[in-house]
Amino acid sequence: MRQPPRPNGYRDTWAGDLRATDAGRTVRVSGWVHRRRDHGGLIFIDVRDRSGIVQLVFHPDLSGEAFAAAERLRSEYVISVAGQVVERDAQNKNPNIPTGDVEVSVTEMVVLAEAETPPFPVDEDVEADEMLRLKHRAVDLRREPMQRMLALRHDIVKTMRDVLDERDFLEVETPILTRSTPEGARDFLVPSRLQPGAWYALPQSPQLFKQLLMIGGTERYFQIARCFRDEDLRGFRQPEFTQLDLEMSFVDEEDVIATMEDIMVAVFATAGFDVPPAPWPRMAFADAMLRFGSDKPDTRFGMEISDVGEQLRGSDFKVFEGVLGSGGVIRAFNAGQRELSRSELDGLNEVVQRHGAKAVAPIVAGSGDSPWTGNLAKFFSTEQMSAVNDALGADEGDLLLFVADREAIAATAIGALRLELGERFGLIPEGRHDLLWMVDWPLFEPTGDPAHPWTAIHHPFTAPTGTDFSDPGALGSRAYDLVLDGVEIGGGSIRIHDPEVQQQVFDVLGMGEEEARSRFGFLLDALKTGAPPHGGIAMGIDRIVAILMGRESIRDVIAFPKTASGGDPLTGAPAPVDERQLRELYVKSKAQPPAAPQQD
RNA sequence: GGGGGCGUAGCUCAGUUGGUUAGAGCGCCGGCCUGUCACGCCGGAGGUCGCGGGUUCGAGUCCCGUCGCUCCCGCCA
Repeated sequence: MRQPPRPNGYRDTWAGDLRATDAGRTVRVSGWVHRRRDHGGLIFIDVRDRSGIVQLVFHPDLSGEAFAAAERLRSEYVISVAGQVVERDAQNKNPNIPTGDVEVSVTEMVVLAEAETPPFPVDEDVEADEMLRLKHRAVDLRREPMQRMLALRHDIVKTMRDVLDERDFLEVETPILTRSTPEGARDFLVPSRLQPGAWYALPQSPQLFKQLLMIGGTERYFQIARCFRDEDLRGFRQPEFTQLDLEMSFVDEEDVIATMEDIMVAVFATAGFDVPPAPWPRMAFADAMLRFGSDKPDTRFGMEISDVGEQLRGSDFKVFEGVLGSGGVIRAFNAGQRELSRSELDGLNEVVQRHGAKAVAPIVAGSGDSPWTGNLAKFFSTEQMSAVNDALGADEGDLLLFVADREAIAATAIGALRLELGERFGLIPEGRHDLLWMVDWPLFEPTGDPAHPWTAIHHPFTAPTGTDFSDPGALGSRAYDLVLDGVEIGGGSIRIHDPEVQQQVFDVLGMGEEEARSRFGFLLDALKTGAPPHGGIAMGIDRIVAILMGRESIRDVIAFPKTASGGDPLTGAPAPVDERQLRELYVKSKAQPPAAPQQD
């Protein structure tokens, strides 16, 4: 918005761009009535367009007509005014706004639209209920933070496009109406009218299409891709979301990671977001699960977790012995000099219980002959306690927190506890941002279901690090995730380009040749036509913008988001449809659920 | 699917142990006001306390159900 608008009957100047150097100009501006200050014999109106706000002043002796009309103005009326830019007297300047040195002395005004009293004030710092804001999104979007969000989102996407364009990536669109592949998340389905009983699915990602583009010789593809997943929502999860999706041929992990680092460095620079210089550190999955209890570790603060099972093996404490005896683990971290009340300690139990663990064992480090204080000390030898203190770097008075359970549970439960306390103790330094690549993922993880004992950790098209499929659990994957401040903002992998390897993966997943053919035959066929080695990555644009703006929900950075129950308060979607529509689609209508009492 | 929090005026909220006619600020409406910029002053209107049921002499307050919003677990290859 640096160029002035093309002059027309509505305006020739952006309201927010007027400065003292414009004094004397006759201008025409249009916008919304932001605020009115009616002094009886003199009326001030702040008019707002996307560029900002400028003060209009209506003198009765300058134009009685405009003055009379200005008396009737109300908040959010849409007006167009003509007048002279006047530099204000020194004592009347407003240093709080960029246009505060001037005002427009109005000689002519047209009311383009009247407005009902807005449901909430169009102020920067409004704290209106989110439901209300979503219902009246057109009003909400007028607020300056929302305008800033839309602009930042635009700038970020433009930066991504610019960097990729310089590197000969082609932006290609892939289908929104596609085939259901019931791996992974639940699909949104769309009934076919032309083929009764058949259904399209909305894509969870353009994964298979971008691989086909590589086999098709596109070499370098990207897309700002809308993706759909019919799963429960969260602050950082919406049923439809936007990814920067890209794929490259004849590359390995280092090529994809380096490309993405170049893109993201440019993105962070665009947003003025201060991050450590690339290349960013790598962390192995196993390392992250042990030290941080998470596959998206927040490394901005310490309190790292240690395994203390070996130090404590053979104690008289039945709880720990039972866990160790059944192959479980004991994990602990040093929370430092903290005194927690009984009820605060109970609160910690709630945190780990959410993740399936039974309890936290809190211990306060002592000194000398009494390495631990409290009633658990009697179960352990001095050597055991000292060894744990050494492992945790414990000084006298430090609070040590232990969780013992099956490894998967203990790791994530104590990881959640670490995060909770890190936040509660204010350990995350203001302004610090950490980026890291999660690497060395396993290819499969056990499901516990004998019918389908393995599931792909990333997705079934991720290339394995080895060729021996006899022990699927031992295979690594050529996958990588980018983690920013403890949030997964993107992930990708080198893909399988050998049809036989692809079939081996399907076999491990319990998908026989016949089933694989019927579901992914088009991919297997294409792989047999000469597939280049290829790989790629997808970045969550909503999450990136949210973190860059310091928001805790991606709803804040999506123009028209959905609520936690998947509804859109603006349009009322999802909504019932006519019987006739259902008949056309050969969808059998069901009785509507009983009408719920409406809230309003 | 499970668990926690919230729901009072247009908005943001207060409302004591269950007790008379449910309050405040902002906004809105009317009046006054020629240098304000969160203008000021005076006056006024505005409530199905989300909805339904129960306990009670009496419910915004307690209980049950329900709807909505929200956070977490499950889920999200």
